[in-house]
Amino acid sequence: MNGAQFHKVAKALADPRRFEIFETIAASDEMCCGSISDCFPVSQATVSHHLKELADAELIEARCEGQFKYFSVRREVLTAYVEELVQRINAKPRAGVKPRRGSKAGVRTTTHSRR
Amino acid sequence: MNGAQFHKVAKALADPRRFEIFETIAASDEMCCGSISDCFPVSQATVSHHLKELADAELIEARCEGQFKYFSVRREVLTAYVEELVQRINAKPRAGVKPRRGSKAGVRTTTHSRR
DNA sequence: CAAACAATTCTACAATCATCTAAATAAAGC
DNA sequence: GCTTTATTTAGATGATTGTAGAATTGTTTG
Repeated sequence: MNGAQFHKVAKALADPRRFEIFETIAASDEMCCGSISDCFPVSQATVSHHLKELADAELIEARCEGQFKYFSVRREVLTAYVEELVQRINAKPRAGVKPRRGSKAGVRTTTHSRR
Repeated sequence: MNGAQFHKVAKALADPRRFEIFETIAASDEMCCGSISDCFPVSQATVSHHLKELADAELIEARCEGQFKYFSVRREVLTAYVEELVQRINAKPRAGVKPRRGSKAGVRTTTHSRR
């Protein structure tokens, strides 16, 4: 999983409503936009927007069947995200870095400015 | 891990810069605010803000030593988050729900309004 | 074809948030 | 006590984003 996808997933999981939607799809086999929006006090347009974000992060995929679009969870993508997350953080630290014990570390009289 | 904490963690991990900061702390044993802000083109105040978010999510903790504050990763919290995430999503679905095959599912002539 | 239904796109708005500068708080050393 | 350094807080701003309503596209079925 590349860095861009990694951040898309993190972002997609960050909004409470969107995560609820994600959970709801996961609890069922597959669901269409309308039945999802029945579960929440938000408009169908909002649900559609969240579904797009989730699909963009590849956390869900869609199967078209006539006028319906059935969404389902891509569990392997969530698993890949989780594995990368744990690997990036829980990997053994190169211990003993603990800096700033006499290092002037640059003058920095004024604070930064770039964005 | 309760729901509020769960969402705080998800949110804390969602911002790219904040995640980089988190990764940087994880790569070292512990780091103080100043040496972290040396690694990124943002002001120390911004770093302090991100550290507060991470600490609020309990993803990091601080150890005070004189005028310095050393931050370190709470790996067990990240692990708890990951486990809950996987459990909430990857738990076996109660298969066969697939609704909307003739259900009128409420009239909903107008779209929703509550937030 | 026309009407009804499903989903998305467009546009707009309010809220959130990442970021900055400046000021305040706190500790160390002279 | 004063100065220097480390960090946090306060206030402001620009960007992002969650949301709704309207318009649009696409599909099914009288």
